[in-house]
Amino acid sequence: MMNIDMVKVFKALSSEQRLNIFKMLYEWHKTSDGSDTRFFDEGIEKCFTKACCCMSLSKSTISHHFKELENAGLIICTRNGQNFKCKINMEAVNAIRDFLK
Amino acid sequence: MMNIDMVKVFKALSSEQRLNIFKMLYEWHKTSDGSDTRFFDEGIEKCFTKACCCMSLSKSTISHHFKELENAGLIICTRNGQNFKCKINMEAVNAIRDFLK
DNA sequence: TTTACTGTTCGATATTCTTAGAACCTTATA
DNA sequence: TATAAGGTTCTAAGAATATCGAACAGTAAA
Repeated sequence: MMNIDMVKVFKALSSEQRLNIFKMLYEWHKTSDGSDTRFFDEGIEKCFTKACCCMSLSKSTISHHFKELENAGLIICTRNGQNFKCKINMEAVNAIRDFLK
Repeated sequence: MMNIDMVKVFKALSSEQRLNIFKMLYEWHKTSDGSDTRFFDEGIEKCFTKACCCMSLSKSTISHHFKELENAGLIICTRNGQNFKCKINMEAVNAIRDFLK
């Protein structure tokens, strides 16, 4: 259980590009029914590559944006060699929901 | 019914100071039971003055922050002479809730 | 009418953010 | 081993933000 800083969370979502990345991940997260092969305990596979494909930004910029989302606690990324996986951290999502209770 | 831009909304909440202002207003909003004399249809009275009192920022800066929150659609302000009132716009709050459905 | 109170607007400065490209590292493939 | 693929880190430039103080405008009070 990590401690969620709301300023960081909102800041992470306050850029159009990062919001797009988050939305993409969140949609995948929501449509997951547990049987989807894109999903694993550790997260969605190849999301960095996918983000690079559908956004016209350099990979260094996209890497930076993933880190910002990660740093805010909105996503959790795991890196294993060429294996970049990432998943939504529901703790942060719930922190926003609670904030607006 | 206004159209809510999520990037603007998150950007408005992404500054510590603005988030404090919003939290203050939102708490008042939540604790309102309809009989509280601080509340009116048009909003909470004297919130600019109150914000000035409890935040160590210049009034020009605070004015700017209110405008940002207003521009994002998070709050609705009415100005009548010396009467500055302001209230939470639940449309924007619900837009965030829907975003995280 | 003179003075105080409430806010807004303008101009300036310092800081933060977004972004790209180059160099780099690690792992996979030919 | 040489090359490609997937990401990261560093550096630098331009854009956007946050902030203040001063000047201002409208309203209320003395």
